[in-house]
Amino acid sequence: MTPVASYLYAPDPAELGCRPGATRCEHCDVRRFAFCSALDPHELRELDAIVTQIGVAPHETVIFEGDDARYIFNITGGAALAFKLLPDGRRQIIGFLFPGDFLGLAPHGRYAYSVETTRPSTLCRFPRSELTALCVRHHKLEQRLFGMVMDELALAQDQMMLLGRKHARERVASFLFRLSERAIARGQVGDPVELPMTRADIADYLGLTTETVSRTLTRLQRDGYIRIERAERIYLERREALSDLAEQG
Amino acid sequence: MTPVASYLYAPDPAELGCRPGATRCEHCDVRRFAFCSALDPHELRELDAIVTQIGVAPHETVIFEGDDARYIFNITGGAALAFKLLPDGRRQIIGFLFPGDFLGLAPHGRYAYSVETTRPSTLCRFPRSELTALCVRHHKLEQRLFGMVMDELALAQDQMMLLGRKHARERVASFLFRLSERAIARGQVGDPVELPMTRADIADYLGLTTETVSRTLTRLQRDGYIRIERAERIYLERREALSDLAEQG
DNA sequence: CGGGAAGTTGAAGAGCGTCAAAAGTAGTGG
DNA sequence: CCACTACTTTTGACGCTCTTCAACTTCCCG
Repeated sequence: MTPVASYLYAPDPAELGCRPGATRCEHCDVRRFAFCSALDPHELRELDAIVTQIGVAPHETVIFEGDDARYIFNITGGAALAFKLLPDGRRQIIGFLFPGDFLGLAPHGRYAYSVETTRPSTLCRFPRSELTALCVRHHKLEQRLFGMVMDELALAQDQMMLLGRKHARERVASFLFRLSERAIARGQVGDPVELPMTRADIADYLGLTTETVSRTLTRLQRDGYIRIERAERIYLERREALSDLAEQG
Repeated sequence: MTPVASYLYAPDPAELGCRPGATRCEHCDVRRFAFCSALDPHELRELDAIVTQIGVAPHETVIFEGDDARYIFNITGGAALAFKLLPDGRRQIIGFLFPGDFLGLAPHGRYAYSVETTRPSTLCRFPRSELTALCVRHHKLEQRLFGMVMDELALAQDQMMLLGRKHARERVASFLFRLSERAIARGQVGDPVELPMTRADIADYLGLTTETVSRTLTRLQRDGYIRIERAERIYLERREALSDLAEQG
């Protein structure tokens, strides 16, 4: 299994919120959020030399669980999700990916999960072997990647707490709050939270069903925590209260 | 919060299954399973220079979530568990720790979880700053740690699937099977699986209650998958069938 | 042998899932 | 511009898995 046709898709730069001419790492909008920020401007040329920029249409699969992990990717625009499947089709979403996030780092040379876009997206693709070589030459780069993997591990552990011990209300509240925090960290607005994924995606991330996610959101709105403008745009009316709800009852 | 008295506990070497005189890394029983194996025998002396060996009584807390992460530990004997708490006391166990596993690697300088022993244990304690310095001198060591963190991340993602999408039977089957596989990887027997933790611990790991864990084990025994000799010793009568159950229905 | 913790089993109940249908939204083409 | 279609979201009724509460049993360790 290999993604093919999608790579030929040329996204409209405007819809990605990306500057068209930014093919050089030096001028990249999301560099400061990605591992690339570990390198000096002149070291960036070595990244430039091994990167391929790719446009991917929505709902296309970028990497397949179990495949040989030849590439590592950086998301520069759009949104994606990482997931694993059980043989009978049950799906668990491991995480949502936004500009600045990387994907494809795999133990033992095989992708541990699949990744598909939820929006038109742009990605930087690095051959794994060449990025590894770059890590050896530039220790800062490896340290940065190490740090990002540790952060991801900490997030995964928070998610275990959510999945194992939180109620539906707490899960949805946590989800909205974290999404807002991440948007702020990327320099975007945190109050109307944008949800670039379906209710089914949220459900498969939170260990619930679409119906429960929808009902819980409705209830949170009725109780004054949030206001749902459209399905994919939600205002956090009582940010602090929502955060409390997320961490307790 | 700092662990104190427990550090003074001197475990009987026999009960730990550890050779008494093995204070030198060179002669360590579990080195091949731990990150220490990344170093050559003569480089090991640098580890020797910064390590402190510690004995910990059962049910003592080794590190506290939120504390300043001054140390990194290696378990050399016994067993422990890592957990996080919600304000109201709900507990999620992040993982069980066995000889060869390390703990205390923390993003942003603070422990992301607490760790307590479930059996009399021995640990190697390394000052974080000195281990970091050693990583810079010996790149292999950092690579090994990086690899172990990536493995841990992959395990965490498997656990998300378990917590978010598997039924009680599948969770318990997965748990027993993985525990058996880990024992084999450590060079121990995989068939009578030893469970050095309580039913409550298992429940808090699998996102269930003690009652459900107990009932599910009883049912697995009734259906011929396992045989419970004592609460903490279980035979996997139909290993393959149990593995299938773990990954599907 | 005795007391306390851990484990097992039973009965009843709650939270979330399942099934079903209606309402909303987006994309397409006349 | 609007109708048509397909998908997503929302809402309702009902059922099931797992939890809760409680009693009993087993296992240790002094």
